[in-house]
Amino acid sequence: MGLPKTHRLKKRQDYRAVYEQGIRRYSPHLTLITLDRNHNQELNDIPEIKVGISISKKVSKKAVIRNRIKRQIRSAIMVNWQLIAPGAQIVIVVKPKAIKCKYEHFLRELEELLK
RNA sequence: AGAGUCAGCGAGGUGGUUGCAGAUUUGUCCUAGAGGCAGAUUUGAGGAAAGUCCGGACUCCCGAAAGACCAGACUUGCUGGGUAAUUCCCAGUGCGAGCGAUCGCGAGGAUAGUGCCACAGAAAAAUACCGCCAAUUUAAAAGGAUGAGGGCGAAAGGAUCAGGUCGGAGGAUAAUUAUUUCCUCAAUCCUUAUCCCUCAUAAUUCAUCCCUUGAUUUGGUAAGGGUGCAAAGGUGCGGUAAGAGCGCACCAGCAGUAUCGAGAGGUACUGGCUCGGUAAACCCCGGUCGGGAGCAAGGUCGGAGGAAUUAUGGUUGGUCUUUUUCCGAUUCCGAUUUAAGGAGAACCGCAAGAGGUGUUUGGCAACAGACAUCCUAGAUAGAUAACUGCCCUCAACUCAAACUUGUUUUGAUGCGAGAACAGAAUCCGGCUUACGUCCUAACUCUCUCU
Repeated sequence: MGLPKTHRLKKRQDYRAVYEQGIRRYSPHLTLITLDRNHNQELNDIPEIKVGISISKKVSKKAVIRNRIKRQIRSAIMVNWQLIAPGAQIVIVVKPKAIKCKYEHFLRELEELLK
């Protein structure tokens, strides 16, 4: 299950904003950073949920493995989509230990983090 | 049949559902856009996409006006060919490895010159330390050589071997001595062409032949001397006082001539005999060369800020001159224009190319030409995945059988597995490295049969 482009965090500024102002929550293999934006009720302007995944070369030097972990996390997010607050901007940082994790691990940890 | 060598192809196939990205297209929405939403069709990783080690295309900047010479830089360096180009490829040469198919090689010059060669060794590019030989002087008398026999408590070589205590021999130290402390040596067997068998020893000899031996000085010699990467061609025979390419044969090397070849080189003959290594030391010869940065190149659009204009833009904008108004000046906001350009990684560059496939011509080949045909990823926090039907395969797993009881062979089936290395980032050509398995073609060696 993939994540459409409109729900992806793309720009460098957005990442910086989330890193500087977001709330951090930790699990053994992941770090979740959330930023709730104040949306204007009068204009009825609810921004999209945006999710970004950060995985460094420290996790693995091989691009195949990094891409696979990204896909698994994206899929896990789509499963837990209802738990995310509307308009939130989320960055998920993958820790180096996560190289041994399977899909079920990510699913469980994300469920815990998003509660 | 077995064991190998080498080249090439592929990286399970074909459908379905869901999802992601691109392209085309339809509908719809509005804020009318590089727009959102929904649908349809279609496309979507590799042989190495990797390492970024080379070579180019392409783009911009600097320089120059394209030629010659000098200087400089680089090192691509056996020959010939191929290519856009190369450190690549093909065909050969030489050397090395292999019975062979075949494989490997940074492969110009050390006889252009300069330098360096640690340690060891007598000596590191011509030196005479030892040795050998001749002669001179002097001293000594009985030795030397060969053969037979003997010795293995000495010496050399080899093999094997655990430690402690007492005692022994030699040495050192302190000390008047007694004695103290420390170190070394002595194990067994075998072999010997060396050594030893007159010196009183382990061995307690014999035969034949010769005339010498020590020292000093002078000269000859490059055969021998444990070293070293390397000792001034190698082996053998002759020769000599002793020696020496001094002479001869074969081999290695060098030079010349002839001949074959396009060339690297090959072959034959002749000659004087003959000169280590290092060029990834400087260097010589040959070859190549505008320099630099790299798609985050570069271009387009261009926000903010800047400049200029605005008699009639401002329901009376603010401030100043003026009692107030008008008028004027200045400033702010807005509008218009504009040079430059840095935000926005927006758009282009960016997917038709030194392209692929097939046939054919030339060429041993790399490759080149002609004709036909095909269009085949384009993301940018970066798309390829998940599940599943059928077919195919069976390395591992499971099950069964066989005897040669094994990491064996054969077979079967599947609620099993389909894997290894690994993910495009401007694009090509190479190289290198990683990689489970399968298939095809050619060739070599060994064995068996005809």
